[in-house]
Amino acid sequence: MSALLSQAEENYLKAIYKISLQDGTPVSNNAISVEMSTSAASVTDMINRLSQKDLVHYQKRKGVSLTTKGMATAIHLVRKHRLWETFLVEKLNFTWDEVHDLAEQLEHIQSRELINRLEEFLDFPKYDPHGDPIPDRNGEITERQQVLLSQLPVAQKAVVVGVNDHSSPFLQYLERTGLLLGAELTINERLAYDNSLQLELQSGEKLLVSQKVGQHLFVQRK
Amino acid sequence: MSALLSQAEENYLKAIYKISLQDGTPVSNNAISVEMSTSAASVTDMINRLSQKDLVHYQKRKGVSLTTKGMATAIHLVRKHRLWETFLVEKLNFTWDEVHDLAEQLEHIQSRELINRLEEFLDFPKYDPHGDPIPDRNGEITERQQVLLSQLPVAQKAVVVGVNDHSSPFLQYLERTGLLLGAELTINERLAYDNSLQLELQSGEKLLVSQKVGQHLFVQRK
DNA sequence: AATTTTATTTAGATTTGTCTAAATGAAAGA
DNA sequence: TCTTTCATTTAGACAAATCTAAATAAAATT
Repeated sequence: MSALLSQAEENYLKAIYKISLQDGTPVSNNAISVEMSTSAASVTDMINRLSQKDLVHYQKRKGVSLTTKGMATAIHLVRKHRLWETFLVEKLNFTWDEVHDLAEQLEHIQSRELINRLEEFLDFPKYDPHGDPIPDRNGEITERQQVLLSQLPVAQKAVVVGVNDHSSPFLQYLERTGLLLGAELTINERLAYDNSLQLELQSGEKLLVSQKVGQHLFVQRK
Repeated sequence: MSALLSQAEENYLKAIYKISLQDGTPVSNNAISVEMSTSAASVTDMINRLSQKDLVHYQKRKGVSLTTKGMATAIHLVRKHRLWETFLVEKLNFTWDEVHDLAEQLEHIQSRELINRLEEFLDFPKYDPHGDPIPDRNGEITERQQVLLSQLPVAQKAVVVGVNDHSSPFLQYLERTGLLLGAELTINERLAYDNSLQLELQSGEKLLVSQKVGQHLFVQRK
C-alpha cells in the first residue's frame, strides 16, 4: 500500500498539515522552515522529493499543499502521536507536559496492527490528554464544538476541554492553578483594563487569569 | 552521560553482543557481516567509527570486543527489547512469534524514564515471553539455571522456561503442541534410532518430539 | 518606477551509512 | 615453500538529509 517514508519525510508532512490547519493552504516554504527550525534550502529540497512521491502538490514559488495520499499519511501520524500520548499519561503516569517529545519518537514506529491494538487497549479514546481529537482508523476526526475561554460570555457555565498551546510552561500553569481538563467554570467578570478574566470554579474557588490564558484554553458550554 | 547513537550504531553493538555470547570474544568482522546481512566493507567502516567512540576495542584483522561503555549500551538495548516484547504480549495480546520485529523498532526509542516506567507498569518482569532474562536498570542479568531439554535425564520432572530459537516456525510449533512456557513434563524415553524424545506432560498427554526440538527448548528441573 | 526587503532557488559541500570491485594479508594445503 | 582460499581493508561511488553562500524572483516601500 503506502511505501515506507523516512522520519524526515514524515515530519515534513506533519508540519505542512499543522500549518495548513492554522493558516490555510497553500503553505509557504518559509512557514515550514520556521515550524521545523531548518533552512529554507532544505525545505525546497524536501518538498521536491515529496512532490515526486505524490505526497504534496507544489508549484515553484507558489506554495505547498498535501495530496490525498499526503493528507492520509499526516492524519495517521497525528493518530499515532495522540494514542501514544494517551498511553503515556493514562498507563505510565507521565504528566501531560512530559509526553510530547516521547510521542514524537513513538509516532514513527511502523505498524498499523500495533496502533490498532494500542487503541483497543486504551478503550478507544476520543480525545488525547490535551483534549485534541484522535483520528479513527479510517482517518475520520470528530472535532468537538468548543470555544476559546476568551470568547465565552460572562456567567455562561462551561467545562475545560482542551488547550491551544502545548508548551510545558502553559501546561504546568494549568496544573498549578487546577484548570485541568474537565474543570467546570464560569466567567464572573471581564476586566477591561487588561482583558483579564475573573473566573469562578465549581468548587467556589475564584481565580484571576490573564487574557493570554483565555486565548489558549478551549471550553465547551454546559 | 551517554551521547546519542544512531540506530545503525546500536544495531552493530547488539550484533556484537549477541555473537560474543555465542562464540566468545573477539568477534570477527565476517561474523558481524553474516549476522547483519551486510557487506564486510560496511562492517570495517562502522567498527572504525565505534572504535573512535570508545564503544569497541579493535585491532586490525584481529577482531572486535565491546568496551565497558559498549557493553552497557548493548545490555540496555536488550533490556528495552525484552520489556517491549513483554508489553506487546501481555498487554496488547500479540503472540510471541509476532513481537520480534516490532520490538526491534521500539528498542531504539530514547528515554530511560520511559523504559523504567514501562518496567514498573509490567510489574518488574524477570523474563520475557521467550523466557529470556530481562536486565535490570543497572544492567544486572540473573541467568536462570536451566538445561536444554535434550540434556534432561529420563524421568526427571521439569518445567519449560525458555527457547533457544526465536523463529516463527519454531514458536508456532510450540504453540500447536502445547509446549509453552510453564508446561511441566518428564522424558519417558529417549529413542536411540533418531534421538527423538517421548515426553509426558503433566496433563498425562504424551508427545513425541524430534532431537531438534530438544536442542532448542530450555527446561528447569523440579 | 526604482529601490529595498523578503522569500525562494541553485550550487556546492558535508555527514552517515551503505555498496561494489580491487588490493592485501593470513592461514591452510600441496 | 608455493599456491590457493578466505577474510579484511582500501578506494571510489551513491543516496539521504542537511548546511552555507550566492543568485534570482516577488512583494513592499519610497
